[in-house]
Amino acid sequence: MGIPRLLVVDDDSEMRSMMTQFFQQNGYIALPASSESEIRTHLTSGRIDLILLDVMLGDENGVEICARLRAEQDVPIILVSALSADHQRMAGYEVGADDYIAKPFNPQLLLARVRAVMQRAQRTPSLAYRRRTRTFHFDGWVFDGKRDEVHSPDGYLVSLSQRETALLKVLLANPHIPLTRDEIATALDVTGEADKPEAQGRAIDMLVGRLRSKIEANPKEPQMLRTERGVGYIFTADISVDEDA
Amino acid sequence: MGIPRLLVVDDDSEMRSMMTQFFQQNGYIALPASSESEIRTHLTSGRIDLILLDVMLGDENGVEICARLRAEQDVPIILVSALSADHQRMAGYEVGADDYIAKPFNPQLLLARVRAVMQRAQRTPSLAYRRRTRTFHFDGWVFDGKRDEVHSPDGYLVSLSQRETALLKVLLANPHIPLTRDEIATALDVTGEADKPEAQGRAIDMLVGRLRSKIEANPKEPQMLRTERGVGYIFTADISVDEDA
DNA sequence: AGCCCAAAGTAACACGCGGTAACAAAAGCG
DNA sequence: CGCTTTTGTTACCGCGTGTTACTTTGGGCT
Repeated sequence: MGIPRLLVVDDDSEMRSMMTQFFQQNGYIALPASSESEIRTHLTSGRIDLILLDVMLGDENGVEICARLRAEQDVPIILVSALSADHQRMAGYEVGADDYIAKPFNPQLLLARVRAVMQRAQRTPSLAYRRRTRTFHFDGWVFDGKRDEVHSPDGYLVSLSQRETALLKVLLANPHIPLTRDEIATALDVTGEADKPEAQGRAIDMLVGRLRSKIEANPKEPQMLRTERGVGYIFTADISVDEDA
Repeated sequence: MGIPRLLVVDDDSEMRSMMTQFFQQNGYIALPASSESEIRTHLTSGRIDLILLDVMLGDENGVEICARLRAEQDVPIILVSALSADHQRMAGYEVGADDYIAKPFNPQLLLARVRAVMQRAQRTPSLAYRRRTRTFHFDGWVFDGKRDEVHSPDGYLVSLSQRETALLKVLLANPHIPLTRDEIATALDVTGEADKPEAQGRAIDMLVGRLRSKIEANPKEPQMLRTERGVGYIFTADISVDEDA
């Protein structure tokens, strides 16, 4: 596939050049754009592997642009927003963005996200936002994805709550990537697996703890669902995925 | 089939004429309408191939109109809404719309959607089509649709009440789609299977519980008629339909 | 080393949703 | 008209989930 080609869309020219430079230093080809028409020009004139799309684009709206693009094309899109806790975040996912990141962001985290989204897009070329049910295998565990339960390595059936299932899906979708609490909360709200409007406080910690108590052999010393102090949580395991139709 | 005939329903007269003109320029016959009664007049007085239905219709609600129409007719419906990320999006699908598009929309995209929906309607029977068919098979059960009874997988005859029958029909017409209580209530009131004016309180929960006790092997752990916490109910089963003339 | 403090674990509680039993009202039916 | 059947309402309870508060952990100080 060659060198990945990114399209960086932002109306602030300083931000735009900063980001393109950053990505080029990290081995990507990064092209700048500032409007929907420019995006379309790039899409028709050359290959684009991923679009980083700012939500606030002056008079244009990134979320709506994302929706339009997605209705026509299958190109992966990551929405970028300065508004951290706004409701457009949800709209972004509904509208088909593959991921969502808030400004200001940790550069390394952004890189990880870009890598993750592109890998995912390669594995499953279908529309990213369609709810896919797949079967995951990790460290001897088997997770159906359609049911709120996991099969343990020693053959027992462990039932999960809806929210625990949702969390597990988020983790399996982002293996080896540190996820902040905000990101987890956002993903949970958005995937439709859960319905709480705004996750606050220590809800995520509790959720993690409860999931650990179910799927970690020794919850006190978690092997898969580890915590990254000061950052969030990271899921480390050998994961394989069955696509079931 | 001749020239496709569309019905454009919107309460904003400017929007209405803009859309009808647009479609007529693109080779369609487009008729304007602004209320449920006007829709019905058109449906009875002449062929309509597709309805473009605005969600916000002043005091009327496009989603509910869609539900009512769908309970009676098989005409393809595309819901149009100005609210981009609202929850009615889901409600629209649940209620049986063939597609959903947000205002403001790309005209070319709208045309593409219209074409796609009409092709699909020609190829595959829509949800509403199922509603009119006679005999359903699901997970070994057989439901005649004309009678208030179901044949269990092991050959017993289980009799249902009118309301339970109505609920089962609604569920079978919307498999694998979460239905809110409101939507179920609306559908029950509307389909003529029942005639209660306003469903309130926990009537739907009771109804679901009673149906479960009759058709679920283990009502405590329902396999088919599952609940989606905070949302409503969802029917999951492999359903096939016999159509007896 | 020991100390300090912020971050994470977690027990206990609170709260809301959904299941359901029991009752009440309404509709059939003789 | 009473009796049965269906349908809706109320009340109670359990469970899932978020919050609070306390405890534990760990990393950076002197």
